[in-house]
Amino acid sequence: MEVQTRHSTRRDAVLECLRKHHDHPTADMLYNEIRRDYPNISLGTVYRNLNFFVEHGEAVRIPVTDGQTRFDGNVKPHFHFRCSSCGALLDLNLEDERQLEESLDHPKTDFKGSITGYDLVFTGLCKDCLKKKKETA
Amino acid sequence: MEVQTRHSTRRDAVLECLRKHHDHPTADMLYNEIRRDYPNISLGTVYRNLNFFVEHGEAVRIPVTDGQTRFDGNVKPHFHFRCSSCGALLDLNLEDERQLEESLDHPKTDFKGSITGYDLVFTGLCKDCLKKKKETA
DNA sequence: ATAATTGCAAAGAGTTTGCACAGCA
DNA sequence: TGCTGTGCAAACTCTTTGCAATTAT
Repeated sequence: MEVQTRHSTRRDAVLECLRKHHDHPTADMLYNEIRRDYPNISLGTVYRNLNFFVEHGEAVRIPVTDGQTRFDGNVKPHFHFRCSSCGALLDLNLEDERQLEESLDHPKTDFKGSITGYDLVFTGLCKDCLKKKKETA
Repeated sequence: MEVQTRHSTRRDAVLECLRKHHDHPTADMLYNEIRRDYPNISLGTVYRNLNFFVEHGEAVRIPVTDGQTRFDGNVKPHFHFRCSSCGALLDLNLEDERQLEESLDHPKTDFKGSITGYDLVFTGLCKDCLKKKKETA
């Protein structure tokens, strides 16, 4: 009862575009960019394919409390930072990644369910917004 | 230029109801409960007051990738768990909280902006959903 | 009296979906 | 030919907002 998936230029374009960008684009950002190559692609198709990729483990949703859902084509574990001023969503390299990953992957707890993952986004001001803030202070 | 805030029974009701619950309710959950005491309160008022509390540091939004925004009246740092099956959002007690908090509060990085906080939600199956899964396996 | 707060309903933003058609296997 | 994927637009969900009425100070 497997559902067959079939080759499609639109789906390829969405995944390629998602992987090309490291700014964790929204569906709308991808739509506007892909439209340059496929002028009649629809926003619905972009959403459908993004959801397809998330279901098939080829992309992840990054949770944010406001605005549109951000997608990431890099499914390897890594950390994110979100600027609370401009909304930019960036990859964040930590020096003690191994240790933090260990703590997050295997949290010590008496919780009776099963913990299989986590969503983590650091917040603050990005370089540019921090600079602007200092200038106006 | 300070904006005065004025006492209001509706606002009190929203905050009281939010604090009473430890299940990180949505605006709608609160609305339906508060309506029992104030039948003509509107959903807009609930949203307005929740936003007011978030702005004034009396509540926080918990980021989730799907469904409605969850609110928490407990603004002291603590950890959350979300069941990917039933959507329940629970407080999570960890045994090594101090150490993890330290790593998260002061991440070692060469990032040029300023990191001031983080959003973290552990995911997996809650006790009940884990049980159900085992039974049907 | 003055301005903050509310109820109501409409508007807005983001995302999903039904349907007929296109296109891969 | 089958059935998957798409474009389009409408529907849907969640949240915000304009406005006139209400209410606290």
